[in-house]
Amino acid sequence: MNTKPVVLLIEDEQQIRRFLRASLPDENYALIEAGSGLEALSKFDGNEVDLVLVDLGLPDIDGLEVISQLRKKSRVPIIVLSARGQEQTKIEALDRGADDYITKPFTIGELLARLRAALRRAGRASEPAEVHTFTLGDISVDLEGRLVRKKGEDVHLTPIEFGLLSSLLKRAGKVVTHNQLLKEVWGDEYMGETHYVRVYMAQLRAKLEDNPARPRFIMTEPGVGYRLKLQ
Amino acid sequence: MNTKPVVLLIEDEQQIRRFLRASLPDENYALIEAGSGLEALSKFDGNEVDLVLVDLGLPDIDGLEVISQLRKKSRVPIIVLSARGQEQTKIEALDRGADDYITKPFTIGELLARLRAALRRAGRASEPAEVHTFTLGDISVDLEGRLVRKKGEDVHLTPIEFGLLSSLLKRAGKVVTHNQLLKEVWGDEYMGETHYVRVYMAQLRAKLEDNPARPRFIMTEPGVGYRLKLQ
DNA sequence: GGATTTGATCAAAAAATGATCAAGATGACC
DNA sequence: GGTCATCTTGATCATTTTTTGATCAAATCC
Repeated sequence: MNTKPVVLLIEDEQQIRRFLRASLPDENYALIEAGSGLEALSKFDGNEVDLVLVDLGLPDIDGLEVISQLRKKSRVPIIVLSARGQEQTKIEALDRGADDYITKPFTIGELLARLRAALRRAGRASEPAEVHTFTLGDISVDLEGRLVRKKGEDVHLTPIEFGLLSSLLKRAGKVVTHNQLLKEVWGDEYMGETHYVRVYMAQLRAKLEDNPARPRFIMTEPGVGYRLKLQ
Repeated sequence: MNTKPVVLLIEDEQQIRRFLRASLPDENYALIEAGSGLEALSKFDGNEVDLVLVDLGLPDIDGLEVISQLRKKSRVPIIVLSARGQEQTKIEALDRGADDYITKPFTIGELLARLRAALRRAGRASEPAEVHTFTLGDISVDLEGRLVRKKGEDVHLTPIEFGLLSSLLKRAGKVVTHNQLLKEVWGDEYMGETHYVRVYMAQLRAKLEDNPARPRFIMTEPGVGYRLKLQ
C-alpha cells in the first residue's frame, strides 16, 4: 500500500459512480468499479484491493451476501453505503463483518474521513497487541498466559468462560452486545443464542464476583449486553 | 467557504425577497435568488451554494418537492420559511430532510441566528468519522461504549432512552420531529405514537437535566418535536 | 373566554429480558 | 468403553423495560 490505496466500489447507481469517479482519483485513491455483486467478487479476486465500498441495494445478489462472501476470504475493510432508513439492513451488515457505514447522500469530505479511518484501523490491526495483563479490583487476568487469579488464588476458567472474559476486557468499560460476544466466542453461526451468554456470564460471576447477585465487575445492560466495569 | 457563505433563496413573494436582498449582503452573506422551484434546482447546480432558504408555497413545483430533489444530491443545510398555520407542511419538510424552519414574519436577527447555527452544524458534520463522544454541559456521552455520565457519575439509560439521546445527538442543534424519532428508535410501524416520545423524553430529562421542568438541553419544539440545545 | 389540542408526569399492567439450577449430551482422554 | 470436564438445553422465577391509561398544565384556536 505504498502507492495509492485501491478502492473497490460496488454500486449500481450511476449517479454515485460518476461522483466517486470524479473525486476519488484527485484524492489519491485508485478506483475499481463493479455494478453488481458477482462482478465485484470476481474483481476482488483479480486485484489487490485495500478497501471495499458496497451499496446494499444491488441488482443480482444481495449486498449483505457480498459482505459475507468477502469476509470468508479476507479481512479487507468494508464500508457500507446505505440509504436513509435502512437501519435494520445496516445493522445486519455490521453483524456480517462490515467495518463502518455511511448514509447517502454524503459529502466527499465525509467519505474521505471514513476511508482514512478504516485504512488506519486496518494498518494498525496487523500489529500485535501490547497489553496482556489486566487488574480488576482483586482479580488479575493474563490474557496471553490464560491465567486468572482472585485474591492471589488461581481461578480455573473453561475455554468459553475465558473467551467471554477476554472479549469483555478488550473493550473494558464499554458495552459489548450479546451478538458480539456470541460471534467472538462461539462463532458467527451462533448469533441469536443469547441464552448461552447468560448461562456463562452466571458462571463467570460465580467464579469471579464476591457476590454474584450484586456484581461489581460484570454488569448487565438489559436489552443490550454486558459491560466490564472499571473500578 | 472562506469567502462569504452563499445563500440560495427560493421564494416567490417579492416582499421577502426585497427584505433579504437588502439585509443579507450587509451581514456578509452572498445571495442568489430563485422565484420558482425549477429555477432553484438549476441555479443550485450552477453555483457553490452553502445554504438554502426555501419557502413552501411556490408557484410551480411544491417546495417540499424541491427539498426532496436537493436531498437526493446534497446535504446542504436547508431552512424552511413557513407561514403561520402551515404546521403540517413544515413537519413534512423536516421529515424530508430540511434542517430547520423559521416562521414568517421573522426578524433579521432571528434569521441570522438560524443561518449561523445551520452553517456551524454543516461544518462539523463533514468529519463525523470517529467522533463517538459528545459533551453537553456536565453531561458526557460515549455513543460507541453506550456510556453516559453526568457530573462524573454513570447514568444508566434503557435501550429506548439511549436511542432517543443518540438520535438527538446525531442532529445536535437541529429539530428532530416526533416521527423521525419514532422511526429511528421504535421503527417505521410506530409512526404516529407521539405519546411514546413524550413519556421517554420525560424520563431522559429526569435522568439528565438538573431541573427537568426547565430543561437546558432537551428542548421542546411545540407541534414539531425536540431539539438538543448546544450550550 | 371557553373549548380543543398538545405536552408533562405518574403509575399500573403487560411484555420482554435476565438469572439460576440442573439434567442430559458431547467429546477428549486414558 | 468408561470417566471426566465441558457444553447445550429446558424449565422456572426474578427483574427490568416497555406499553398503556389517566390526569393535570400549558398553549392555541375559534
